Amino acid sequence: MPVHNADIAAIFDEIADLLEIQGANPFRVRAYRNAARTVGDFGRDLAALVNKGQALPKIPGVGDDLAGKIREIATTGRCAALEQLHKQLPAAVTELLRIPGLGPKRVKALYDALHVDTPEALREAAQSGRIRDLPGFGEKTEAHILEALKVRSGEARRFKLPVAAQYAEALVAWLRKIKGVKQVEIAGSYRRRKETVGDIDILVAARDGGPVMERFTAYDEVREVLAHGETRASVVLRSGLQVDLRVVEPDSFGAALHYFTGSKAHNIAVRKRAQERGLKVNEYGVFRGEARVAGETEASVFEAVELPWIPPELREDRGEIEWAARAPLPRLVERGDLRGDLHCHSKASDGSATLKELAEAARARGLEYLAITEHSQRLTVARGLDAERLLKQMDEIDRLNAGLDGITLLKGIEVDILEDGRLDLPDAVLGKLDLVVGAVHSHFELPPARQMKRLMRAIDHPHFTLLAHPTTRQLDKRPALELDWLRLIRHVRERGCFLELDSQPDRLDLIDIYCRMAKEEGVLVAVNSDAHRVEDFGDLDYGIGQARRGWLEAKDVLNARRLAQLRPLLERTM
DNA sequence: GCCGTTTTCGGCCCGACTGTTTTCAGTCG
Repeated sequence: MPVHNADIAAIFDEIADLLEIQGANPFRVRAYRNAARTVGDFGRDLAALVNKGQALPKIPGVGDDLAGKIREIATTGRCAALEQLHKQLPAAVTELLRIPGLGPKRVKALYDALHVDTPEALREAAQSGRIRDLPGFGEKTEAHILEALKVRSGEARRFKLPVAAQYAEALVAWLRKIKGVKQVEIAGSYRRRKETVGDIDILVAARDGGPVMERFTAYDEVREVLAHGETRASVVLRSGLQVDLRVVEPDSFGAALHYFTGSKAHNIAVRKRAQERGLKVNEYGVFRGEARVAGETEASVFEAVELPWIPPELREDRGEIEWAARAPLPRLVERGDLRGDLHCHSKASDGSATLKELAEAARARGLEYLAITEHSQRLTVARGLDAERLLKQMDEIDRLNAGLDGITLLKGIEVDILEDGRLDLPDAVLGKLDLVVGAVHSHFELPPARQMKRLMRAIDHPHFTLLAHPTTRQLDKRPALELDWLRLIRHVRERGCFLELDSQPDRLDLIDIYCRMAKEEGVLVAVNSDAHRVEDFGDLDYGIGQARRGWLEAKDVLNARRLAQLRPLLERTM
């Protein structure tokens, strides 16, 4: 069984859980959690490096001990330290930590006193009224546990950005109308443009929090009020989306916005940096002793810790603080930087618009060029084009371009990469196109080595231009392909090709960490809509969010170039 | 368990809300 970074991260997280339940040194627990996060985010397959006999790269938060455990897990798939812990505590107790309201202390108390080690045993104990008598527990806690067990199945889901946006933007508009409200912002992972969000964090600036809290908890989509204090409240909407609201004084808005935007790891790093300077950062401001030295704006908070303002998309503690401390941060790509779109579908395959409608919609969105890239013949469900239909479409594009003003259609194809790495149309036809977008739409389960060979061969094709939705992942549906991404990205560079970032909110593929890897390796990324309807060009906003999370600047983005600069790049010379 | 322009030991981020408590521990974000 191959060991993935996610597997190593899961083991470290489980060790952290078990240690926490045991009441171990909290900083030791944190060390495992930090390492789990860093390893899980790490772009290169650590087990593959180890098994090839290569040295582990330096990973922040991973010292000699954890590096040894990574090597052990990579080579054996097991971790003796974890197995040792399992001898002391059953593995299933960590499941209890996922139940809202239960933390390590209560889980330990339940296990020690009642031998509760599974959610089922917990339910049984609660139903028979044995929990209420434990020290520190009571009737309400027992009732909450039963309630939490009831909703637990299935509802701890994450929401994709456009779905979350619908609920959040409506609620924000409603909050803005409350008298005395100065400012409302959505913070949290939504503001960081993470591909999915677990909840929505809303921040309100107002002198008096009372009326805001009342209006918020009375919002007609609220199904349940989880907490309701003076300055803070949590609700669950009918959709199942949890919304946390926080009200602060206008003077503290910047500090609170920073605090609630996160990420948690970023905040910890910033507060640590403040501490090193004799400062304290909290959601009310930056303090030197009792005196507040910053907090009205986010920029003032960063300035107080001697940093420039860091865009929310970078705030993941993936090196942005160290970078910002010594050099200017990248000027991240913006939607307005995009000059064109290199991936869309018309009625000819599985889209719903005509070429002309697509062209006009793209132009209305400020684009100068649009590549038409239908599916190829193998994808029969999408009415993929064979050579004959494609040649006809190319003629149609020529005729259309003659009459179009302000936008140019490019001739392309989203050609299937077949199981063996060949492309699904004859070379002679592919050679006539402006660009060839290659994509995997089948055989996702090939062994990694064969999958790799398949993609390398496709990229080797002399007409290949751009690898579409490279990992093929679909949120909630299909995992990313398991590949040696560094090697693949270098191959793409050697062949003079490019990678796509597909902006569909279900895909957002290329993933942020590989965007950054592509940038570091000098491979340009095309942020494309993969539009099937004219409205889909709006998805480019989501693609830009992901590109920004991947540190991309306009210069790193293929379709941020004007058509005249793009054309020579599409000519394969290798 | 990690880490070092206060280095190899002694630190390690901060506050609100809830429930079970008479002053605070546990959980959460």
